[in-house]
Amino acid sequence: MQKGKEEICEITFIDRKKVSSVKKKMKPEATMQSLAETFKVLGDPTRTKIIFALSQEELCVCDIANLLGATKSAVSHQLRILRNMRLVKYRKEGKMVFYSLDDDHITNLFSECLRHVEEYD
Amino acid sequence: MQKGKEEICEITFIDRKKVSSVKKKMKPEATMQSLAETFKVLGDPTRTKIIFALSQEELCVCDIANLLGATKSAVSHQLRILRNMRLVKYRKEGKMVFYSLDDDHITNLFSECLRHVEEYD
DNA sequence: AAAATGATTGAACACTTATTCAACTATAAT
DNA sequence: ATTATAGTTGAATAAGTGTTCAATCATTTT
Repeated sequence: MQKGKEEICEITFIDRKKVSSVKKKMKPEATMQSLAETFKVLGDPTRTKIIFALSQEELCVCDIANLLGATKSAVSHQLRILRNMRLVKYRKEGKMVFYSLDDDHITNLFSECLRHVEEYD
Repeated sequence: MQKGKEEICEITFIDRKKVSSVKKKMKPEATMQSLAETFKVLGDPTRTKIIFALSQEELCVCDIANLLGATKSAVSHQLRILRNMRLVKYRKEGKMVFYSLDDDHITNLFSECLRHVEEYD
């Protein structure tokens, strides 16, 4: 077992040049976390559907719940997450609350991924 | 409480025109699931970093583990998930296994999201 | 053949998370 | 004011997930 290692793991063979080259290109930890978090928020079927629906029309919670076949509560919980991530915004009109997308980037991201998914099988 | 409802939830007020209009535009359930699943796979920091690293260079498991400061085991587990989703491919060379990206779409998706993340705060 | 090593795997564990249920708020209608 | 309803919220529960640890496989080296 050769000497000279770092980090947590018991690594014994590394292409140091390659690794340090890639290491330089790596984004900061915080950026990576944000990146992962953004994908994660989009990575739940209920939220995926909500965002797709809102990309078509401004909708109230009831409409969304009806559209997805989910309870208002479940939808509301998910909307809160999307709100916290600033992916959706809302507008109150009497008793009702209308939601719409707050971020054009997401629409692009979405259609890009949709293209990917629809292409393969 | 007015009559005429469908689905699971106790919905009493819906803009039926809007809802059915959006319903028509909705993608099939399977498509939505794939979409969500794809985002989900990208939505873990370890996998995010692996994919970013592989977008720069072909790397073996040890190199990736060293780069991320994770154990080989943890990396291997995540690589299996990425393999199953056909996001990475591998090449054996002796004892070592070299991984690389298997999908150009993901790179686009990735840089699109990165642009989004780096733009806001 | 035996030892060493890169990599994979399964089980266990701690942690996260999505939905449900019930209670609650706020607005509108009677 | 009372009732009804759109929506939110917190707690509880069940399901899912990432890492670690130990064992194992596969290939190379001695």
